[in-house]
Amino acid sequence: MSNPAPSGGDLSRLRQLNSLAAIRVLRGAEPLTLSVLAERTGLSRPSTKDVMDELVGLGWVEEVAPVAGTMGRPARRYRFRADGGHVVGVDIGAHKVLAALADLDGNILAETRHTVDPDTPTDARLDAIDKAIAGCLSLAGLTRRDLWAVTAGTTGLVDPEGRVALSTAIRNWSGVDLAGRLSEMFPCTVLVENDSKLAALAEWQRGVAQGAKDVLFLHAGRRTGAGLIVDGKLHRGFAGSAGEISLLPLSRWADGSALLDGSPVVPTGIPPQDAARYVLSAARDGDPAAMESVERYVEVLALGAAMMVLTVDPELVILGGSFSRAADILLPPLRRRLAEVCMRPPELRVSTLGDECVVLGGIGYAIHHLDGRLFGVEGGLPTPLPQHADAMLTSGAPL
Amino acid sequence: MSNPAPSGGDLSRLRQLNSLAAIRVLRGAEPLTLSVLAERTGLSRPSTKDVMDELVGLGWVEEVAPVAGTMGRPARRYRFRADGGHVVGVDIGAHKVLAALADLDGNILAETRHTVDPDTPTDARLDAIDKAIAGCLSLAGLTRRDLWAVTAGTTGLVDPEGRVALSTAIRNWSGVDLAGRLSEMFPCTVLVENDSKLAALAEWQRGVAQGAKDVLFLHAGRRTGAGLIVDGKLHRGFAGSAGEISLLPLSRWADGSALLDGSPVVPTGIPPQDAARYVLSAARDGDPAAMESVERYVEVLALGAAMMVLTVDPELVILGGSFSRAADILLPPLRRRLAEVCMRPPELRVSTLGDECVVLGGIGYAIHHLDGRLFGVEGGLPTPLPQHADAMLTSGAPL
DNA sequence: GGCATTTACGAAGGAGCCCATCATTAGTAG
DNA sequence: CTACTAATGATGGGCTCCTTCGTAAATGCC
Repeated sequence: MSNPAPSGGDLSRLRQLNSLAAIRVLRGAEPLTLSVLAERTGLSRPSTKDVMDELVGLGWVEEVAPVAGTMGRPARRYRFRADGGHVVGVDIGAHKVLAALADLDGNILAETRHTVDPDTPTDARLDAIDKAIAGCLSLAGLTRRDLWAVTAGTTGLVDPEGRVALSTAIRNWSGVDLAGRLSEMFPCTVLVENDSKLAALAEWQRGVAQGAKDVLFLHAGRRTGAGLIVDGKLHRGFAGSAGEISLLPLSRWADGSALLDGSPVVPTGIPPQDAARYVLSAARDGDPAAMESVERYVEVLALGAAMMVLTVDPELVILGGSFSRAADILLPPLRRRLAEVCMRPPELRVSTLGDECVVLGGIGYAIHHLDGRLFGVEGGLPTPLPQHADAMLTSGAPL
Repeated sequence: MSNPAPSGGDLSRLRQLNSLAAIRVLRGAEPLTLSVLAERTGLSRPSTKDVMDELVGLGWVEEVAPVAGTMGRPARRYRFRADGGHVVGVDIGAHKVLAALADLDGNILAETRHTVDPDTPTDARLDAIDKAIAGCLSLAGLTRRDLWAVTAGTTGLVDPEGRVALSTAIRNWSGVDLAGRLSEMFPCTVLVENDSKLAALAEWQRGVAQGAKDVLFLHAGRRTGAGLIVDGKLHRGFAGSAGEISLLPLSRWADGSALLDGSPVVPTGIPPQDAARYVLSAARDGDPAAMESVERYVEVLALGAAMMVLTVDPELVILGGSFSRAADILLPPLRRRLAEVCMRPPELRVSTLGDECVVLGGIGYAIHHLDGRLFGVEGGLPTPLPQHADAMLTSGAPL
């Protein structure tokens, strides 16, 4: 069925495999001793030492001072050099541009936010992106030559080439070759993805969906969207439009949030971005008309969710987006409606990552992409490792 | 994101990898010479020879007579011993039980069909399954000890433990522990899966969906169902109910076919199993009322398909099931309706495997499952190979 | 039939990677 | 200062792979 294709090969391939296994053990963990490392990789101690020597030489790993106070001879300790490279995640929304810079372990080092509005012209928006990332870099004392990858998450449909195929939330955004424009700005790998998909990824990598095989992420906010993790992988779909239920008029997802912020309960004078919050709050306080609006909104949300849940049968559904702060009143009816149509309804959880979700997902996506080149078994033998390592050691600028 | 986990290890692991690579090259192909084998596996000739010696010793591969008439010294030729083991696929429908026996390459060696009806009691139905498989075995001159795996495909929802969670088409079928009952009958691996899922798998493995990454298979027949291939793998879902759109009343899939065989066009006296065919045929001849019925049916089919297509965004949709014989009149309106809601509509193709679809999928599923144990990188080092090989060599009966 | 050509086989030598073992070293505890 | 502990570093051996070379078994031409 799938093609695992370890494909065998050379002796050096074995070493490569073992090096990668070591990196994988080391990454994201505190510094480890050779003994522990040997145990976790399954290698013998001498071999582990060989591997570490090599990785230290390549710059992937560094030795740290041994810890004192233990019995016996102090053990060497090694750590993954997460600071060997950096990635950026950008969330391009209708009203804001949020950028975050992280090291190769995904630790956030800097974050900046710029305000825009839906009518901001494309060039100005791209400029805001540039400024946001530049801000992160200067906060962290880095230059754009230190970047290994940039992931942009944006509202709207993103095609496989990284162009915005369709965006209703941002004016004139449809058709922008975002990957192309960003590539001109940054001399590194540029990835573009739909924001809900990145949010799903973030929840899966470091949020409430960790460890789940299949996950549906619902973005409930001024837009309604979804992202899917299938079999432990972000599912994009052939045209990158997986989860774009809103294209089906029957789903009423396209203007689903209007049921909230267009509710008759909203008094005049409330700014549109606060309307939904007002209704949700009123519903919580027992206002019957507000409850009615919420009910209708959840019905729409649940219908689309049900379509996707029945299609994919995930074990977990995550409610995210700005409305998820009102999960206490959204979750019960949503759960009820899903239970009506599912043989075994998926567990329902609320996103905890807040509005950093998308940038976190972008960072994770970028790192995963780099990993793919590292851990990739694709070519069989050719070692992707020296590419990075070379760049890291010689110029300091990768790729 | 995913966890490829080759996890490195021993030298023997490398040999194992290379052995598996060799098997993979050999399997399903005509006998190959060492030179070709060496080229395709990427190994040197001497190493390839070593690997082949080992595999011949284990019984996975055998040498065949060299081919004459070529220049130079005749080269040894090796072939995968597909006859080293056998698997069975069974299609358990409401009206029939169809079984097929195949070798490890998936070549069909025998096939038998038994007629049942929806009211056949469970024990009698299981007996029909037993007889169908026994028939295949005796046709091929084998015993059930020669079977390595049996896959049963059945209408209805199949839970992860191989029980029938829900079946509307077969009386008293819900709740039957099919995997358990079959395990009592056959001393080998028993797998149970929904029939539409297996059909999807078959189309992907050897039908019109080969090579596609994501595929939606539509079963259009007396029941309406679906199967999904996601990222080159059969997607089951957490409870095994992926694609069970019919649980959503709005989809109207549960009684979708009634729009055809319950059409007012059908004259009295036509047996129910021929009614749909009559309507489709009448529609082809231009009968306006029949065309109207077909139109309504396609509308329902398309709605469910659209839900799943928008969720998964597959590159390919396959129309299968008995109604697919009338693809000429079903496909155009289906295509039109999908095009209305998709940014980039998936390609639409008609199944070519006919009613053997499910057994073929079952056979493929069984072989894949065995492969998983063979090629599986799961444990890291422990070699699954000797298990089979031992059994093969000593008793002739595996597992 | 004999000889050149072609193609594959098999053996030998060498390199890389991993492992087990053991003496040695650098700490802590008393 | 000595005993104990735990990790280090070096040695030797085994396995798998590779390259190279002489040999073997066919065909095709004379």
